[in-house]
Amino acid sequence: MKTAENKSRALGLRFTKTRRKVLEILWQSHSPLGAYDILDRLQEDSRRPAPMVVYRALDFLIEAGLAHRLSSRNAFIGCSAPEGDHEAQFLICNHCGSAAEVEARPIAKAVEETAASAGFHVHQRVVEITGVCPNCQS
Amino acid sequence: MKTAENKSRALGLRFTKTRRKVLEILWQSHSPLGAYDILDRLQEDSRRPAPMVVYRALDFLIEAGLAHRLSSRNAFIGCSAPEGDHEAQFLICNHCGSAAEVEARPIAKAVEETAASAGFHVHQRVVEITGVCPNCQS
DNA sequence: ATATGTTCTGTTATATCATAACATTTTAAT
DNA sequence: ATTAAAATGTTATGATATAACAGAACATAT
Repeated sequence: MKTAENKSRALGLRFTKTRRKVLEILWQSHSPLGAYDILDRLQEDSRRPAPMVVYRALDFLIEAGLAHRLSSRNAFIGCSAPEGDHEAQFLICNHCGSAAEVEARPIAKAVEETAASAGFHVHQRVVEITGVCPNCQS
Repeated sequence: MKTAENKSRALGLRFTKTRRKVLEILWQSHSPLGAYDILDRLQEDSRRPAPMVVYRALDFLIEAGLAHRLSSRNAFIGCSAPEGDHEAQFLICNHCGSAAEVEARPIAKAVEETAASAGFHVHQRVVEITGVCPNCQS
């Protein structure tokens, strides 16, 4: 949370109540949450906000590097290593729904080199591997 | 198209009119298409089918390795190298919207190794790099 | 302390993407 | 011809996401 406040300030933005709450919800969840799941959990505190509220908070959190979007699931997850910059990949279990954030340098490196050799200027990287996690293989 | 027929037969499935037409539409497009874009183009031939029709055709084409889904865009693209199996990655231009399918062995290898060392059993790989393509950099 | 510009929130409405469920038809193989 | 599997047609609905605009909270400069 301290990190979150610092990162917000570094962007000249505010770490407001809704944003904090959404981040808490993400961090408390063991698996990625859809935007409407987050809405459901916000509801427990106050009256159910409009979807925009959540999407705006998520935009902010992603922008600040505090959360990630899992494109292949239309879901969101709190960043597990928010300090500093990093380029994350995800291992998403089809059985238990968990998503492990990894920072695999070899993948990042291969992506950079592939893009470079194609003359492609990279903005964002989406690397999502789905399958079965170790816990679910027995 | 010959490849498409062969792959269909290999799966014990049929390469029907709708499926063929959807694949033609994908192959004719220079950039990924949303499911409803495909519907619009089908409409030109006959009366606009229900969305299910397109989603079913897409499911089939993806299953057969004739098309790919771009998760980060909710869009679909014809496979540019449908012969044989392959593990594709995509370079998606934010400026012109084009999506280049590449087969980068180093990325594939790094992904396999990362998953293996995490004890993760891989089903699917989503690697989508967004940015600016060479043509759009001038 | 107040004026000002920016950030953030609240709210309504709507756009966009995707699937459930079930009846019917086509096809291939006997 | 019979049959089982594959494929289609159709209606309805679910799930995800954004547009647009009014107003409130906040920072900071005078």
